[in-house]
Amino acid sequence: MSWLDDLQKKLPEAQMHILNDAKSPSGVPHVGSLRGILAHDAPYRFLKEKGVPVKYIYGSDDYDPLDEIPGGQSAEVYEKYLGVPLCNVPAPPGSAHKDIAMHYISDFFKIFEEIGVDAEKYYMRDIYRNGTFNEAIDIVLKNVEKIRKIYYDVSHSERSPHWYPFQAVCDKCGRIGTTEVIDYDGKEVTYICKEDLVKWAKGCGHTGKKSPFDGNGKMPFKVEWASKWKYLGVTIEGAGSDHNTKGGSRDVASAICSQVFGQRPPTNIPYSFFILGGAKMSSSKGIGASARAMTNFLPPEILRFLMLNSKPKSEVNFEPTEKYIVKLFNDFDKLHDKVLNNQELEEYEKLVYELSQVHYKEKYFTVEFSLILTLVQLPHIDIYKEVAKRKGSELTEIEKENINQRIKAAKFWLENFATEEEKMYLQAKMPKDAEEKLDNVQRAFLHKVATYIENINWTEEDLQKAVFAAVRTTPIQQANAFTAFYKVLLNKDKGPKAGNLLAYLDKQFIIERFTELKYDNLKYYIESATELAEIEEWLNKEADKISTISTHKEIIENNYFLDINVTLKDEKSFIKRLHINDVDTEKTFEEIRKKIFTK
RNA sequence: GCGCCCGUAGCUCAGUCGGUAGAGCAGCUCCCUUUUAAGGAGAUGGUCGUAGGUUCGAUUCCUACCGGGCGCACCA
Repeated sequence: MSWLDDLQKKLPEAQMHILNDAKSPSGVPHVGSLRGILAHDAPYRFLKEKGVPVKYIYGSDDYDPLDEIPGGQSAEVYEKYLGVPLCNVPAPPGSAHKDIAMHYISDFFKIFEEIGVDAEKYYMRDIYRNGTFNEAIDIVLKNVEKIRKIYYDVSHSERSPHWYPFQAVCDKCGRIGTTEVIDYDGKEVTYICKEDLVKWAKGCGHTGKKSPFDGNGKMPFKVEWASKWKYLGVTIEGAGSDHNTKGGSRDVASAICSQVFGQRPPTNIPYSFFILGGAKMSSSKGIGASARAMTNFLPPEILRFLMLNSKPKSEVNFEPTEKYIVKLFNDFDKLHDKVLNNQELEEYEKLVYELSQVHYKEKYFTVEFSLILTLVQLPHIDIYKEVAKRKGSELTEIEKENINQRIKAAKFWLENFATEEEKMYLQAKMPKDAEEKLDNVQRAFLHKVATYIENINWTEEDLQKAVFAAVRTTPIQQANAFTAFYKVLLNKDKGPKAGNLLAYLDKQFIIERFTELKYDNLKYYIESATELAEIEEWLNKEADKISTISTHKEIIENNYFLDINVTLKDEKSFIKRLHINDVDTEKTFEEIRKKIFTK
């Protein structure tokens, strides 16, 4: 059982269900609008899948007045348009569109295509102008007392005694936000374009009389909302928590819908906001929180997954941290991999996965986002080749496209959200952390790598081999060796494949960096020595594979060490080290040698 | 003031119509090694915010309270 099943149960009988959502195109749409789009798209797809006749319509509320200077636009240019219907406000210079409403909404509608939302678009300017709302306007004007009472009863908001639920477009100045209707004779309204009706716009003072129909004006938001439900036949419409509060606009519209139009209000889908790093993303705060920025960042199926993986009523608390983003991709990939491997999905997993899909119908291989994030930061790396290697075969076009999207996401994240610490930087100087934390064995290991790579071909493969050879011939734990390796180069404990990393760096630089940290030779020998028993155990285990064994005696400041050099049949060499404290050292050496060679 | 959401393992969270709790990451123990932003195996870890109530049985339903987040109360 999902929230969608619950929703379906609540639906009234209808020949065709119509889902509606709308946006006022008064600025760059903020990312939160995507939640609304998908909160409607989910039931749309769900019902369609179940064979229920259903349509999803999405409106541009472009007959709303401009009520603030759009973010990023010049106040000088737009101040005089405050109060004017958005569809009559000119677009910013350079725009491909005539009016500002189209300017903003057209890119927003493009996003619909990108994230696979199949909604039928409509524009309020058309709805008003073509007379769809004429009947509603007449009813509303005649029921002014009833509506006034609803406003008061539901939201405790008192309208002036002259108030009518309608705003005419002023014949003189073209504003709609500043006019107050004072009379309706059944055919025409009398209005005054007031200077002080609202704080954000100034009317021209004109008094006029005109028909309220065919685009001559609009109903206020809450009344208009109810009219949409009635005259566009809306049966399902959600709303964000800003409208959904008790006594809020949704309640007012519902009351008008049922009491004035005699129609059951649509089934609600209450949804919460999409929050960025703990703060509501607002359109006025600019591009950073825009829907466009988010779609430029996340691949469409990830974005859908992000919005649909939780119930609509719970907030999505998006954080652009590495941990959060990587987990987001991984959570999606987990479902994706289950499908790829023909594993059974839980019912809700299946639902979420299907709702997240955009257009891929066939199976495709994908790689962890964290790997892409690493590879993107290494120049000269053929990411497609690396992915193909992991897949084990050539990449399909879909897979290449998928990787492209992930590369784009990784780059976007690195540019916009990554902290300096999260970025992988080649350290210009020896990191302090390396100086403080690396022990003598680790330092000695780095020196050894330096000698090993001095005279080899500077290729990924040879470098990789050389690093591992150095690991084996230093009595060191492999994990410690690699920690040292990444620490001096990147100031991190882990990193990309050693050979890859070295291959694109300068040899001289590497050698200097690896030999920069000095170490105490005696301490190195002492710290890297192991117990005889341990060595014996190891030799026993590898006995079948051993090709040759030799030993080397080392005396440092009266400390005796025995290096046991073992070469396996596959030509890998290992060095194990023994620290000998016995009184009769020479004798002990001989005994141990005998012991070892007899194996 | 009113409304909604959340409070579950160290961290981030699942737990979708009641049957004494799960995942990922981190930590721990081992294994693997020219696959180190890797893989594999295992153990550990929670009086499910608090207090009541309904029930044979509550993380789940109800009530109150505490703590956190968001929204509304003018306009959309």
